[in-house]
Amino acid sequence: MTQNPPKFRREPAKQRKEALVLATLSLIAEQGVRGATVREIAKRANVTQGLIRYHFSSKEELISAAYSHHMSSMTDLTTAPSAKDNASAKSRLAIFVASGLKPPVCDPNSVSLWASFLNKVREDPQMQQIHKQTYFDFRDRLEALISEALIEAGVVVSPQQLRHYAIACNATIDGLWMEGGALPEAFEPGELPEIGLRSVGAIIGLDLHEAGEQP
Amino acid sequence: MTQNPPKFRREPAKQRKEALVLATLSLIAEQGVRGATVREIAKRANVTQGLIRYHFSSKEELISAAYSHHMSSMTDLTTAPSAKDNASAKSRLAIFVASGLKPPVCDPNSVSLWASFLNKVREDPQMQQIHKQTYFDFRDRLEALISEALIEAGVVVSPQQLRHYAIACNATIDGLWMEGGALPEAFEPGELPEIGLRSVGAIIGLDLHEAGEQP
DNA sequence: TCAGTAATTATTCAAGTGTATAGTTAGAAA
DNA sequence: TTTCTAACTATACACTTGAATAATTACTGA
Repeated sequence: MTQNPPKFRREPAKQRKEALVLATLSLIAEQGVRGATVREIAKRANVTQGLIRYHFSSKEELISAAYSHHMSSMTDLTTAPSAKDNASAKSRLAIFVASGLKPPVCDPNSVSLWASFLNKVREDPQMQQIHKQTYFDFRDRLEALISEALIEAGVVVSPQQLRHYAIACNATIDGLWMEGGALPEAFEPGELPEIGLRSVGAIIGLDLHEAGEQP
Repeated sequence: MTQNPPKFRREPAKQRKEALVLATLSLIAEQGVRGATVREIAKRANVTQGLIRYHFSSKEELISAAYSHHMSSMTDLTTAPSAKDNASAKSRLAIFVASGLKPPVCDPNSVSLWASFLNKVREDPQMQQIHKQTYFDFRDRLEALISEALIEAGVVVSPQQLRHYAIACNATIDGLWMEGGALPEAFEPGELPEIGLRSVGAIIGLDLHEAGEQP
């Protein structure tokens, strides 16, 4: 008696959901939101279309999950390299800034993904929530690094001032990141991290340029 | 013999095209790209759907025209207030920066419109062309103002340095603009122009703060 | 080994989309 | 007035989309 091979494989919900999220992300990155249809996502995940509705109550929910995943991943990729405890605060800040302005964080695919999602933020409250949360999460980490670097340098600033620094530096990084991703050929390699270090340094009054050139 | 009233009015192509573009923009601003269907646009412009295809060879072409219109409009709104010839270069730069960071330029609708379009930039070469053109147009104007302000202050910088300044200041303005539009409740009124002036000033080494408080 | 159930497939539906095309009409020109 | 054409309407087509539903199947655990 030959038992015919299984027609599909059952996966735990958590794993399958993540697989679907990853398929969604790669699809959006390649073809934009427009290309990320339920059918196409299912095909890429080697699954039939009905399964998506089984795991996510609607397509919007899947998109939200993908958005959340992508933003966390970018924040992590920017934060991780600066988490070496032995380095000075200034050097950690410099690494943070530079990491956000070179691949894989600063990259056409990433920016394109982000732009695709930004669209839906206005329509969908859940997306708005994720947007707000990831924005403040990123900015708070940056503010903490700035604060440590200033203390280390013996500079005293008011909380208000610190907040303004964080907003400004965040904007500068975001702006450079976005432009680097949306118009890659307009900048030479290494140019954006360099500009980022100089600008953030100028804004908060510290020279980050020396500290930022890490392998 | 009563002659029944005309069923529609003929407009010159140019006017009708602009009306369609404006209908498209208001629709996208309200409901996002997804809501801007051919039928809905036609309805808003008090026209039947077929007319769109008559004036624009495809929907994409209409979208491109709307994108171009919106970006030019934003650049103009940022540039115009700084064009008073009698003011000093520094003051004109300050006004430029501040104008871009308050309404109507810095505004949820504007940002949302921009984000909607950014999506299509990657897919459509024509959109990419418009993106590139409007980006450089804005940045070049900013670079010119920076250059004049530095010369006025007796500061000499290399072309390379000037280019870096323009990229950095542009990124800072864009970043603040975007965040102010995407998360309006996160900033107090007047906070963004103030942060913008301080940051741009810090980056290029001039004190713009004094010069930027215009009515 | 044999339910039981959660994961998965298979199929259908109703609504909406951009596009095409043929016919109609306003309004200038002769 | 009549003619002519660019602007406009009306209608239908071909296709895609997200969602719903019912039927199957892989795996767990008793």
